[in-house]
Amino acid sequence: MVRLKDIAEACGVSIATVSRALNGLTNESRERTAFICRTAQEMGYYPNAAAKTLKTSRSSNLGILYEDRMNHEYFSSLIDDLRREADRRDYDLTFMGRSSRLKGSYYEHARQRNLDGVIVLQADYEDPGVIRLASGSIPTVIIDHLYEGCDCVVSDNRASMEQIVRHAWNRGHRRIAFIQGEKGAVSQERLAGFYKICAELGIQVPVSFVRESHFHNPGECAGIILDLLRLDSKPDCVLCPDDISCFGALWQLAAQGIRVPGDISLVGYDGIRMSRVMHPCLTTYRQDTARIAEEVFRLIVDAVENPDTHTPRQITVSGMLIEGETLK
Amino acid sequence: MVRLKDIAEACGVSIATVSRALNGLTNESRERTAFICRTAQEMGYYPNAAAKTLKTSRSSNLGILYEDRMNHEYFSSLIDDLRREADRRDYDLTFMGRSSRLKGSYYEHARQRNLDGVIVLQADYEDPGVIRLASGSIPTVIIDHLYEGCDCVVSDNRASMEQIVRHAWNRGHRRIAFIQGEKGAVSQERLAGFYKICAELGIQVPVSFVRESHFHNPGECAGIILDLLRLDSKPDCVLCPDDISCFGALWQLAAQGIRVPGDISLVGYDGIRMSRVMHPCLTTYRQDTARIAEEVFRLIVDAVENPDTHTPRQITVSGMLIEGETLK
DNA sequence: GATGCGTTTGTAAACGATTTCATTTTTTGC
DNA sequence: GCAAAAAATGAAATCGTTTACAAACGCATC
Repeated sequence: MVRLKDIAEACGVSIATVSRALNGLTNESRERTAFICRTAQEMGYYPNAAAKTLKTSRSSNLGILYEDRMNHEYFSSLIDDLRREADRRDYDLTFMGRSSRLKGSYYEHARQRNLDGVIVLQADYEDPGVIRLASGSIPTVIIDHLYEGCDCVVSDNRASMEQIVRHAWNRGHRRIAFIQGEKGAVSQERLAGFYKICAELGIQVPVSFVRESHFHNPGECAGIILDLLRLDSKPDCVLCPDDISCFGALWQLAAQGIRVPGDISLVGYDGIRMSRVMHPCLTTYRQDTARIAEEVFRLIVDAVENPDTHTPRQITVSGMLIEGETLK
Repeated sequence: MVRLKDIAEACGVSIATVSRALNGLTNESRERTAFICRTAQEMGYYPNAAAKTLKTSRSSNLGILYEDRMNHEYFSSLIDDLRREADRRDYDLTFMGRSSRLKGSYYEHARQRNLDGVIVLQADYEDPGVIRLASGSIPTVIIDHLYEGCDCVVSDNRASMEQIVRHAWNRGHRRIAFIQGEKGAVSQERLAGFYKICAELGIQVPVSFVRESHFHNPGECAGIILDLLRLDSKPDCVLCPDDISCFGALWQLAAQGIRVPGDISLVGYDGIRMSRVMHPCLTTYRQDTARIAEEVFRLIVDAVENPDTHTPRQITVSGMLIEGETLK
């Protein structure tokens, strides 16, 4: 492996000079600098990241905290987009979480690896380890959850419900049911948005029309749909917590001979790729993962590069309604 | 941040002693060793990975080479399972690929980061950078592609076709068409397996029954299905390259009023979660990503820990047929 | 009590980069 | 052509570990 020292010898200069030349810390126009760079190139030099990190305590490496299985296209899309951003800005991405040994010690893990920052994609937000991370001295950006005093990027759950309900209303729906995912910041926001727009439009929402399921649990959502259809006054449109749940509902309804959207309309959430390929394809709401990733990096890079002037911000990214065939 | 030096001072011993005590390189029963470990724990010591790596040139960090978007559940499942294995064995996982700056320089990237090894999930296998990786001195395991002299883990594409065709045959199908994905080792193996079992069972395969599409391209697959149905003698069963393509076909057929499996049977490949939730749910073949991840780590850990005695191996992992509702 | 052996400990040199500070070289102004 | 200012360079310290080697120690044996 080629070291700085080897290049120094080859060029007949000192190690310090080579280091400066390669890092552009001296007058670029000097022909000697150009010569050193060329020689380094020819010798196939790549700086040793460990040595660099040891000296500078910067690693150009960010952690991704993600505890669950990646059982959802929303997350894999997000990771793809984060990867693209990381690449553009010369950062590497390392997985954290799912770790028995370091469970709860995310902060220490990050310190140990000299991570420049951590992106929290999904985690147990009550976990002391996560809280320590969010309030500690390592640049951290939380996605889809709000922490006081920490950089956060969230999708606009509240406004999305407004778009969805308004669309259903335009199509003549007046009896709209809402199945939320498990309790948490996301569900809470969406529910608030749902109530708000219903109130605005003068849509009455019986208590029995708001139900609780879990995200990405098609079976549970399907069961709830059947429940809803047993009510004396049935809904004519049901908003599902996500596309996967919506698929479960579709499947169940098809099995019962109930037509969508003939007998009842359904709306998903997320706009995963699959939802475009199906028949009927879903009316749903797509999260803008590319924008989310962009904002995450804007924040984290600023926090890493300007630790003194950086102040935590909370950024909201909105998505868009996709018209499909499950809402008449 | 706590360093070895701090612990040494706190315990009144030398740095070397602390290092040895923490690494268990001395008689464990010594009470002093226990004392040092306890003190380190209390002081919240975590070793600095960069320093350790610099000295030992081992990083406990593996690269994942993956160029595409993670637009497929097969890959995200695989990554999940790799993550679980990595965790069990105290390795971290870092993304490589999708990188403009290092495009084609995977080997150098790995060297630069002192990666202990690289797992190639998916890549342009003709890329000189990938070839250099596979034939270079860094432990490398390739998934789903065979390289001479390199550790490889592949799913049993050939035998899977045997299971699928035999199943279709048992259900009375005699006119089976096969749509393959883009050319490459995987498609080649599957095609070979398809021809072999057809020959064994005495199934005639007209040239027009073997078609070429691309993986995960539902639209293209749908078009091909329509083509097939325009033939004078139509197939009664079509094997799709993957579940996503199969969804596309289903959608197209539904739009044309053709019933599945009433008018024609379809078979997918991969057994993604979604394929279980749909109506009709797919008859498909599930890859055993957990086993694949296990074998990958068995190989790579051996290569990392026993660089001298390790000899490259090629391991085949088989999956299982899942009966659904798209094959009568 | 000296000798020898085996174990435990400390000293110091790496690992490969960055960076401070002093020194040398070059440039500039007169 | 000379002094002063500016720029480029080199020597050496440093980051936090590991580890070869030497020194010190304990203990039994003679």
